[in-house]
Amino acid sequence: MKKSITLKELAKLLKVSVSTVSKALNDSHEISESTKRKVEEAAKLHNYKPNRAALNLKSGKTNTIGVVLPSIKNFFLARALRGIESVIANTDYNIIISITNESHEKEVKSVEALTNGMVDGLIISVSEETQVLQEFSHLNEIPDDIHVLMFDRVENSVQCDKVLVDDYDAILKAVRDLKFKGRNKIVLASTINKLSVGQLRTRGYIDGIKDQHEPILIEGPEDFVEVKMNRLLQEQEIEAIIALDEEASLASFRAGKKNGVLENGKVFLIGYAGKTMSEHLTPSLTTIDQHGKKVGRTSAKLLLERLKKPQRDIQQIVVDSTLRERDTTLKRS
Amino acid sequence: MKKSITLKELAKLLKVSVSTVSKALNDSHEISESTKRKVEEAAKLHNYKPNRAALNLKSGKTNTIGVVLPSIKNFFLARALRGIESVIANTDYNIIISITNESHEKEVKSVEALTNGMVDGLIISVSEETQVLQEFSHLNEIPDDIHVLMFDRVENSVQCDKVLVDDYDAILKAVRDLKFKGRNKIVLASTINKLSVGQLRTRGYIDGIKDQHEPILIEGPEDFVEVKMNRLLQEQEIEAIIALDEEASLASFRAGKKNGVLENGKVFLIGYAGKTMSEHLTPSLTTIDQHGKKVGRTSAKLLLERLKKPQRDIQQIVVDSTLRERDTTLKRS
DNA sequence: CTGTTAGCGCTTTCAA
DNA sequence: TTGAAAGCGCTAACAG
Repeated sequence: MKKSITLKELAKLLKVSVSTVSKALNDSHEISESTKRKVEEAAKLHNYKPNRAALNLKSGKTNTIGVVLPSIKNFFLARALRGIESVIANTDYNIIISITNESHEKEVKSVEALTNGMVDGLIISVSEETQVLQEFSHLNEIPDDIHVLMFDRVENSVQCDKVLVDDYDAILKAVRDLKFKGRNKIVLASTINKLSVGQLRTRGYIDGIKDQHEPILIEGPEDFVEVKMNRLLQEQEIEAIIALDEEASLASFRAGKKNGVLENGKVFLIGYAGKTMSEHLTPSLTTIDQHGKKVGRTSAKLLLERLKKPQRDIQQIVVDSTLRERDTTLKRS
Repeated sequence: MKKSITLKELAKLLKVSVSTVSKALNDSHEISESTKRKVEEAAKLHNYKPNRAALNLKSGKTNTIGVVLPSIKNFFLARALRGIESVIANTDYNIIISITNESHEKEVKSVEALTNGMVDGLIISVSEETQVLQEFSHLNEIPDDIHVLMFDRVENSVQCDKVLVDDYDAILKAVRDLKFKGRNKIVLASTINKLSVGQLRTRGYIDGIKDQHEPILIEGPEDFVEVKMNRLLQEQEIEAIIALDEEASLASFRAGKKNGVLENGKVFLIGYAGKTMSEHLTPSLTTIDQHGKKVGRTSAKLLLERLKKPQRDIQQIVVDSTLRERDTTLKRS
């Protein structure tokens, strides 16, 4: 690995002034072709790379967008990240990612680190802990000139652009779909009952089911959901399960298989999970596809637009999810 | 969101000099307690946050470690990332992540962006394209004072610390294990034949199998592996499959199920896949666990040590993988 | 066409 | 105990 070299050193080597070198490298019209060539050669030879910190300090811009995510195990967030990247890749912005692992403290640290001159804009989906604590001051303290966009797990009290998923409607539609298929006794499983999105989905279920029966909710950690679901399937004549996240989906799936009610279509199951996982389960899992990539792309585009036009009105975009029918909602003989 | 404020402005407000404010905020002994208090109050009130770019420029350090990964869909890399984070989280370093999506161009861009004054150190696993092109100049051009650590997909010609997985040995052991179980005719499936790690694993297979029969290799994209494997299972009496990556594992799994040879144990299958996926397949998949998290932790620790002692000799650490026996290597009636 | 200079926000001698 | 000034690497008026 070579040694890094500064403009000043380069200038000394070439026996010209720093500004000449700077201008030459920036292809300024006020520099002769011959010096430009000389400077460029020397720069290449010595592997000159402008110092980012200096550039940032000078310009007040960083040309970097920060992305703060609670997790990348979550397939939806992973896809959203790809969507964001695919858009940013076509710009001259860099992207830096920070994962909070659902920790509020890590989120605060990340946001502070990023917004103190590391990024021009921030795309964030908050951590579970942040939503539980309802503690958003770290977002409200972000300086004006750094633009923030929240997606998926958003918070109304924070004034910024937002990209959401139609959580309430998606589950409402799922319930209706099940009812249409003659499944009236439906149980809900969730490990994300502390998340805004989980609560919206649950509300969709409650509203959708209210004409049939009292809501049957199994909410808690994955193990808990599995145990409870197992018991429920033994004790009651459940006709369908809606699971609100991958963990609840898999827990429900295991419980269903254990009771042999999934293979024969006695109990239908609609869950949330990635494509690969859903298709490799036996029977394959019907899911609600939230179009993570589209959510990511939309978020990135929206932030980019705001970066261009800081004065624009705050926007909010909802991305619709769609039902992907697979074997767990298929009537068998 | 508030307005950001600089040291200078704060000084003006307090009618003291910039240096006094700076010292007070850094808790210097040469400032009186009373001014310290006043300054700190004002700083809090106006939500003062030191400008990172200025700090970096001044100190020549960034307190940030860059992590460049080819993908996060890959469960091993995702786990490695968590390992890295878990170590860095306990230091005062920040971490910024860049995903290259297996593209050489993106990798070059990322590395350049990061190493031009954004980070003090870099942890990288190179992209597939980079390994195919054998193009590593972007790594060799990184300035001396930025320390690099390669993990998993490493390149000998780059002088830096390295953390590897025992790819060759792991497969060699897997072959032996299968032979011990009486499975002699073994086929190898891989979608990563262009990666160094894939080639090492393949060599382990070839060396392990050489006393039994000519190697039977199915190498190519996921679809191709599935089709070929399907045909092979119909035409020959295969006793076991070793799949070198998640895609090949799933393709082999599908082909095996289609031929009904996995459920009855007629064909054994050892693959690479995450825990959740492996356990939810039916039958569940025996895998080689590469201990991604440990790889990540080891990498981060090693880099941190080098950051402390830049002069230390270059190190190379190998993390052993272990076989996780599940149903696809279980003898049935 | 080239050079001098000031300044981005901050820390840190050195002087007062 | 406080302040003035230099300088980190770079750009961009402004002079020459």
